[in-house]
Amino acid sequence: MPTLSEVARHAGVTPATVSNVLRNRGRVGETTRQRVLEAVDALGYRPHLAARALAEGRAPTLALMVSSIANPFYPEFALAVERAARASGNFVIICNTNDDPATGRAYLDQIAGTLSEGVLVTNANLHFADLHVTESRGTPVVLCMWERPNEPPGLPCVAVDFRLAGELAGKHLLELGHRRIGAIVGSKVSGIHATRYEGFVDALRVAGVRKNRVKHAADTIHGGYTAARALLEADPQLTAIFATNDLPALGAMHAAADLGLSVPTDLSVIGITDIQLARESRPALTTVAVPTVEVAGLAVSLLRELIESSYGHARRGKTKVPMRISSAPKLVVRASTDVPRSR
Amino acid sequence: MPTLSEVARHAGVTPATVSNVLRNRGRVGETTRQRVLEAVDALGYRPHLAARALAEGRAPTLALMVSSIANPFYPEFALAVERAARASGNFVIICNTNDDPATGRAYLDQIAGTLSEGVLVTNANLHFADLHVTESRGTPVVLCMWERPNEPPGLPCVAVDFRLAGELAGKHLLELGHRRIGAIVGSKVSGIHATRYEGFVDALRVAGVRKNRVKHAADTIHGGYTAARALLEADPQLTAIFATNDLPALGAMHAAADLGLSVPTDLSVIGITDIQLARESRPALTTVAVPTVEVAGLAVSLLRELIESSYGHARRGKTKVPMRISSAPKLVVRASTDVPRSR
DNA sequence: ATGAAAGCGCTAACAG
DNA sequence: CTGTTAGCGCTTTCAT
Repeated sequence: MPTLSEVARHAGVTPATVSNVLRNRGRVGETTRQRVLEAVDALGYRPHLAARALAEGRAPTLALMVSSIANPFYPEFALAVERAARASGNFVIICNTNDDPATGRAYLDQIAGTLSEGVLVTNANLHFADLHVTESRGTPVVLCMWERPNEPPGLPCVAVDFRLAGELAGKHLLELGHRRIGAIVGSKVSGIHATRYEGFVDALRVAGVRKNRVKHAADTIHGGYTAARALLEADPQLTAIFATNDLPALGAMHAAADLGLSVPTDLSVIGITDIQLARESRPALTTVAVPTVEVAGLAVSLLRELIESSYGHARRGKTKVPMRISSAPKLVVRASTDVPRSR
Repeated sequence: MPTLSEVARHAGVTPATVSNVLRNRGRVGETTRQRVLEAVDALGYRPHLAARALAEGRAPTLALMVSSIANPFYPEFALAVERAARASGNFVIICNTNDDPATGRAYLDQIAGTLSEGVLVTNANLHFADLHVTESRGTPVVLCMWERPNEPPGLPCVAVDFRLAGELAGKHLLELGHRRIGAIVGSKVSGIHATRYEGFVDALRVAGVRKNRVKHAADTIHGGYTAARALLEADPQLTAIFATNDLPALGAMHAAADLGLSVPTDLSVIGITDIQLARESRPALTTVAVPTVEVAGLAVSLLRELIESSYGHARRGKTKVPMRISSAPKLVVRASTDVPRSR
């Protein structure tokens, strides 16, 4: 691969001039400018990103921490992140923590500040302490989907009002006339879906519906399947099921099918997020959509701001921890919910 | 972030010595060794990956080109690639080409050799010419899922016998007694699924089944849905549908449902690949499994070999283009296929 | 066994 | 406008 100095030699100038031309740093004569440009593509020169980053004192990528890219929500988010990152000149490295804090820490230790100039964190089951460490070493961190806008996490974040999401789901079911509703709380491990469930419960309370059955489950189709079966067996009178995420909601639909219940006639099902599969399931899943693309954009731009303001240092001056709030989740009515069948 | 020389100063030695300690390059006294190690964790030193790569004359990551990480097969593959890459000391950058050759080229131009020391290519709709360019510039490229072991692509690759996959699918349907079978060929754009279809047709021919209906479609659930409807409307007597990929097969199941046909009683459906969704659909999809994890491992190790042998140069010496062959695809019978209902 | 020095490819003052 | 110089953080001969 040709280097800057080779190009310089070829054009009969110095490396500095070539660099100036390439970065449009003005102060370059038009004729040399041309000569340099010719040399550049005569040799097929391409800047060495790692070298450039080193010279500029920054790292060449952004890191995206996810628990597992195989969980269908993350690819969609990752795609949005990659687009936003690329628009601002960064490449992104995907770090699968596999829900293991130690793996997450290993990633952070290795790449934060050396390969990545910033870290984006989704629900990857990381210890906050580890995140604070990398932040204190000067690499900005932003949490991508903080669930409680009213309780800042002490780390820069973009917040999504997930309590509202739960509430909207609950209201939708109530408005259809459901009174006997089961709930599946996904994310058994992290407990992070609690807020969504609270919103749902609030909606019921306001409507004067006292009690509902809850079941915790893994945040997977299978987890939802198992939980839904348990729920339905414990109370065959249930007319609707709310799940804190689309995957378990999809599982609930499968469970219904296996129990001979048809959705939405015999059972309504609603989820949260609006992943692609929600649109593609049969029947299509009613859900509360989270603005994924917007969140990714906000996260990347917040991260870039922190990087450019060398947040790590500013932080010591007691700067407030920044938080961006995404637009509100929105109900998307599809085919999995309907009025309860009178029985 | 502390640097090597700071550690050196702290330990009262020179950077060279620290480097030697860290890389176990022998020739270091035990006492200094200890002192260095202490300094390292007193300061919390971590090597600067970009700087190290630069000094070593290599790039710090591997690039994985995919058309879109949102297509459910890729995340699974990406996860496997990441694991293999990490095991051999690399991080991976995901490059979504969005099926646009220009985007792919832009990625290759920017990162090949400067940020990535090797490139892994899935069906990302890249021009081979572009790949040859990056290869000729010294960055090894390997194709991850070459479909025709007997027709080497002129680029290093790991091949999967997809013709056989199609054949196995066809045979399975035939053995169940199906004679009137529709086929959906996904990947309309790249035409890359032709081989799979050929295998299927071969199986029919051998069995003396002359004709079958084919429909081309996008490699998506929706594409399969549309194609299946068209197929079923054109020939309501069809008792089975073969799709060249799981996603369209899943779509075919939806189509069947919407037409009031139950799977597998009224219609059998089979796909190829065995993505996670195939296990999670209702009914679970019968499919021909491709050894994804194995392929990812082979691809990464082949790529590493090429990198270490500086393949780019060797190549000029007319070296044979290497190809690895994965183990054979295997039929996985689930619930979407059965004997045809006599009607 | 350790140190000195050069250099990876690039950028960024500062001179001229 | 262009060149000179230094240096990013690390590795790697080559001396000592």
